[in-house]
Amino acid sequence: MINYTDELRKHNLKATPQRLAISDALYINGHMSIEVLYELMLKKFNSISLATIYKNINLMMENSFIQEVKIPNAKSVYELTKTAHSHLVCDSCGEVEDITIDLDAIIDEAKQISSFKIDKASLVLSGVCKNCQ
Amino acid sequence: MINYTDELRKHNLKATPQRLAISDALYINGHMSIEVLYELMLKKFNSISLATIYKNINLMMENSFIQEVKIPNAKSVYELTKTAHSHLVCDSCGEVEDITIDLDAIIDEAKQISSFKIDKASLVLSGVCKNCQ
DNA sequence: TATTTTAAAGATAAATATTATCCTTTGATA
DNA sequence: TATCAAAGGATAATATTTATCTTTAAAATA
Ligand SMILES: [Mn+2]
Ligand SMILES: [Mn+2]
Ligand SMILES: [Zn+2]
Ligand SMILES: [Zn+2]
Repeated sequence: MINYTDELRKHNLKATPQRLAISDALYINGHMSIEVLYELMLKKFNSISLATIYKNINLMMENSFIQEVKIPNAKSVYELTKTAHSHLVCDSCGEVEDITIDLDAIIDEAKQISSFKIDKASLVLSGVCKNCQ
Repeated sequence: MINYTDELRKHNLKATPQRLAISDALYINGHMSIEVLYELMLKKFNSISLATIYKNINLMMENSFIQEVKIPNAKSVYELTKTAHSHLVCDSCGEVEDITIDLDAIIDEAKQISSFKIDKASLVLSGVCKNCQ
């Protein structure tokens, strides 16, 4: 169990017990939706407000402490910010897994065939996970 | 202006004036959000219900007549289903543009380094469009 | 073409999801 | 320890999406 006090402060976020618990939950579970996170936090803080979850998720995103991952045909999930990576999603069970693939070639190609100045690539691969096959 | 009557029927959708107008709007504008589509449809049908927009978007998605495109930090947009392609999004003006890039190599790599059975890839590239540079 | 059937439209209520507000509590700093 | 800005909790307000019910109309068919 990592102590996220310093990490939160680096992102200009006060290290409250609620935020430490959210950080910890994301560290342990990897990717979580708002509702799942809320349910989990309720077990730790029996009177935590859903508004606290939303306010923190929004603030943490603004400060780049966490990131949103938008998934086809499913609710968004959130994760602690880490080095750029892509995602694998299981259409059967909804499991979201990290995968690191070098997208530089793709980005270069896109730069050549378009007139955009490109600086970010978001890739989500869908399929069936090991467990559901 | 294309007549989408047959195309709608192929997807088991009755060709109502509202649906023809939605199809036409998507054909002309490429990618549209729910609210923008609703505003536009109101000009054509001054009493169209927002529920009609939602019901049609949902039904058209179920029948694969249209597709949803989830965009980082923005609302989803919808487009007529066409051959698989990726998207470019302008962080400045929100413009969404199609771009065709071969993702087979990426998908193959993902198959090798993961245990997923992968069948779909969704790529969104973010940056600044020509106009906003 | 007239009739019948069934799905879709419109109006609107209901349900969900998200944000704002207000007051109390607390983390950070000195 | 005292101060203060920020965060939490409770809850109201908005926003978004879906459900329900009645009317209308598209499509099938006689
Ligand atoms: Mn991830
Ligand atoms: Mn497109
Ligand atoms: Zn699975
Ligand atoms: Zn632009």
